[in-house]
Order: sequence, then structure tokens, then C-alpha cells
Amino acid sequence: MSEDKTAEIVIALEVGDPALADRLAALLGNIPGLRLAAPDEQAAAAIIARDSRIMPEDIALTQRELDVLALMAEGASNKMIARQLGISVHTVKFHVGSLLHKLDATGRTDAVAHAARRGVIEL
Amino acid sequence: MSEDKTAEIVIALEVGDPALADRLAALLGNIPGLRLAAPDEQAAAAIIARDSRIMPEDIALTQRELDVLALMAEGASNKMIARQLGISVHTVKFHVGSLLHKLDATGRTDAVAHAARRGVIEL
DNA sequence: CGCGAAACTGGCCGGGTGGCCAGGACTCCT
DNA sequence: AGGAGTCCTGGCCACCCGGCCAGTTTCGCG
Repeated sequence: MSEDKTAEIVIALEVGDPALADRLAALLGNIPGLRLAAPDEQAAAAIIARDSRIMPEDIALTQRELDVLALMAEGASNKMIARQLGISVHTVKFHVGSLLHKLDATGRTDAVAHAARRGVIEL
Repeated sequence: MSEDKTAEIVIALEVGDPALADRLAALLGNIPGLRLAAPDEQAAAAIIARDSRIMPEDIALTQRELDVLALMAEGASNKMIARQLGISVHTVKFHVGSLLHKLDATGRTDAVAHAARRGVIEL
């Protein structure tokens, strides 16, 4: 991957709203060092509209649940999570239970998948 | 939500690569009519990196393993996977075992997380 | 035609998981 | 003071999971 420092940064414009797209195109169209991508061109980055994003509010998870969730995503067992967090396995299972309910998941794997899909955690 | 046509367009910068983020920030930092969003500010659009990297070659997974992996990512149990695929639970466990080994995972949750990270599956 | 890879199946078993019950401690808000 | 919410802990138990052993068939390749 050769990174030519002098090359233009190519940016794709993926905005559905024509008005916003036009304004952005006008603003970004003549900036030295930056170029808008051609229809099929591979871009270094893309501009996407934000308003189309769905994510009402991060599901109400407590801090402790987030801690447990993060470790679950690492594939840690309840025992490992307990050790890591300095709490008992029972407490971990309690939090996992809460997580399963709040994320509407059937198991820890499903919980991690749901959380990742909703952007609650980053894989 | 009043749409003031004369207002600045607020853009969030969500680029992992620090070098690219810096260059973009420098380029976009002083353009009239455009402003980069503050950390918690709601933006009209976002710039995201178009990761062309990563994904050397999909780890050699057989078709059946991919089938099992996909269902695992849905949170399905071995029993459910077996029913879905019309095979025995033992066979599912056999494939899961292969998956764990190939993905270097310690459990099914870890396997799904690894697979998602490597782009083998889409969450 | 052998030979390996892939797919499939079975039994067995230790340990992990999730659901249920119960309790106590703390902080914040009405 | 009385909740409500969060966090923590214990026991019990059915079930699931993953690893071990073993076997079968089918397929393509040399």
C-alpha cells in the first residue's frame, strides 16, 4: 500500500438528499488536495448522510453491563469475566441475564451479535 | 428542525486512521459554509473511512462451516443449527469444532466475533 | 485404484451456561 | 422515610457446549 503524501484524497459522496449533496459538492469541488470520486472510483473515504442513521438511543445498559458485554465480546467465559472484574461468577451471570433480556437475545453469542449490530460495542 | 439554508453544514469525522483524519481535518477545517462537528455534536453527515485494507483472503472455510457460522451468528444453538441444516447435533459440533480451530477462537461467541472482525461474515 | 479431504454420525463426560429462588448493600429521587 | 434502581452474592439444577474417542460415506486428484 503506497501512501503518496502528495496525492489527492478521493472522497465518495453518498448522500441521498440532492440538496445536501449539491451543497457539499459545491463546497468540496475546488479544494486543493481533495477530489470527489467518480461514480465507480474507489475512494479513501465516503461522506454519508447522518439523518438516515437509525440509533434512537443506546439501549439503556448500565456501566457494569457494558463491562460484562465488552468481555463477552472477547469470548471470555463467566469465570474469566468474574476474575477480570473482581466479582463473583454469580454476579456475572446476573449481569449476563440482564443483558440477554435487554438485548432480546437468546444467548451470549446472540447478545454480542445484537450489540454489535446496534453499535453498542465495536468489534 | 428548521432547515436554515445559509447555515454551515456540520460534518462528523469518523476516520480511524489518524493520518487520514488529520489530513481531512486540515483540508476541511477552514472552508466557509462547512464545519467539523464537535465530539458530541449532531452532524448532518459523516465522513467514514473506506477501508480498502484488511481481508487478505478469507480463511479457508468450507461451505458447510460457513453455513454453521452464519447460524451461529444468529445466536442459534447446536440443536437449532442441526434442525435447520438437516444434520445431527454431533455433526454440528464437529463443524463448530473446526470453526473454533480455524478461527483461533475459544468458544462460539469468540468465533463469531473473530469472523465478523475479519469480514468473513456480516453482522 | 488407493488416498486424502470433506461431510456425516455416534457415545461419553467435565465444565460452562442460563433460569430460578433467595438475600443485602448502596445511591438517588420523591 | 419510603421507594426505585443498581450492584453484589449465594444455592440449586436442567441443559448446552466443547473435546475426546470411534466410525461411515462420497468425492476428486494423482
